[in-house]
Amino acid sequence: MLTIAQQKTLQFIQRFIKKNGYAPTVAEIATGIDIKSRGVVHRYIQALVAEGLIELTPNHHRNIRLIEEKSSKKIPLTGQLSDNSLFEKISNNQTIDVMPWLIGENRFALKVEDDGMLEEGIMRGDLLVCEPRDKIKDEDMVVALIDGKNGVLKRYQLNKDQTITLLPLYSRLRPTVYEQHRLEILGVYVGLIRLEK
Amino acid sequence: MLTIAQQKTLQFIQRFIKKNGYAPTVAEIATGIDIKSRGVVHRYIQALVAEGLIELTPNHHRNIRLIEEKSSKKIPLTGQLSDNSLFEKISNNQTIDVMPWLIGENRFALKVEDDGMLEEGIMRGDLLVCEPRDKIKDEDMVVALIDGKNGVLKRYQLNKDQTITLLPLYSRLRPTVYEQHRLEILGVYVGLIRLEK
DNA sequence: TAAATACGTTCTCTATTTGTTCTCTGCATT
DNA sequence: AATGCAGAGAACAAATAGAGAACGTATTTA
Repeated sequence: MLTIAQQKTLQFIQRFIKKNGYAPTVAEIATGIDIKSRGVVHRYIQALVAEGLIELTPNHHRNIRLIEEKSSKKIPLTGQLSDNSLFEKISNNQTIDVMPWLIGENRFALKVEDDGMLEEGIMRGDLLVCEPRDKIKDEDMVVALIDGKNGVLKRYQLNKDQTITLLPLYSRLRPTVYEQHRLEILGVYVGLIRLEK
Repeated sequence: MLTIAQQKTLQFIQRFIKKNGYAPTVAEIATGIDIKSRGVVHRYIQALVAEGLIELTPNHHRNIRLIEEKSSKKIPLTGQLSDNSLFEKISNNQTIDVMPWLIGENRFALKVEDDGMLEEGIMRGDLLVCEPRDKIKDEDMVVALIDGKNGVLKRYQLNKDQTITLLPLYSRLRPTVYEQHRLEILGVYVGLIRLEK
């Protein structure tokens, strides 16, 4: 069980490493969490080690390493995706734990609610992790909402006449062409999570 | 574990080689990272050699070579996985580009060569990214080699009598129990890559 | 080909940074 | 009164960063 100061320490370390690519020194942590004594910070670090959240390499500077599995984060679960029924937004602030490599700014997850994409290796119950993006490039895999109703994961392609072709990902299903106004691109596909039942 | 100065040195070397096609001299590195002593640079170079990031050919000028696998976004493709045919090692140093979040120390990829795990959502052609690990925990998803022949992706469980049960990942297939000596755990499952065809 | 220079390498020396350990002081809760 | 947390700050050994000299071998130049 972490104290508040220890949590602040951990968060600072995580942000620092994410930003700089290397770990902070004890002194940097101290100024970062607004404390003057390095000794105090060192105590917090020891607590984090005891909790298994970080590891230290002895006799090195900037020797803190994060234990990834422990500090896994959450992203919001915002909707249910389905090829043949209505897209449904989930509003109850549900979140899911994801592996650290799927974490990213503003990312969210959508739950697949039918087997409509089974041929493409996407099963009912899978969670699609997406990232909202301003400009979609050709060949991007996107989660698109058709007429505000049916959500699908397809490959995006902008045609010369400004219509959009949605291609199936892997299988030999037919591509479909849509007018731009019929589509809402919810986000770019980042990864797939298959939860244990 | 690299210090900041060592990281700067490595980055300079990488950029220099990318730009010029040949390695920098010690003096060029020195001015590049803004220090005056060649001896100091040489220490940093030795550290990079110790980390396996670069190699030196003795008695030559501009004698630094980058070890690619270590410093790029590639991981080696080391084998072909199959449920009903022989496991096959790939030895030709092939590498694959992977998303940054799949990169990790010593990780490697195995190609799935049949549809034996289709029920579990793993298709022929998928690449399984794995990480070798010393101690496997119960419930870990592992790539296991049975009798040195058949490779499978299963969930690991150590029984009280020291046998090992391999559980299917998601579907309702039967679990199988093995004596420890029949199994070789190639690595822990990290992620799945489905390449476009 | 011989001399001059460039280069990698080894060594010593100095200064600063950094992790770590200790002790001491408030302060709140029990 | 006792305990535990938060914090300050001193002290120390080791790690890190850097300068610079010296030397033998490559490479280039005259």
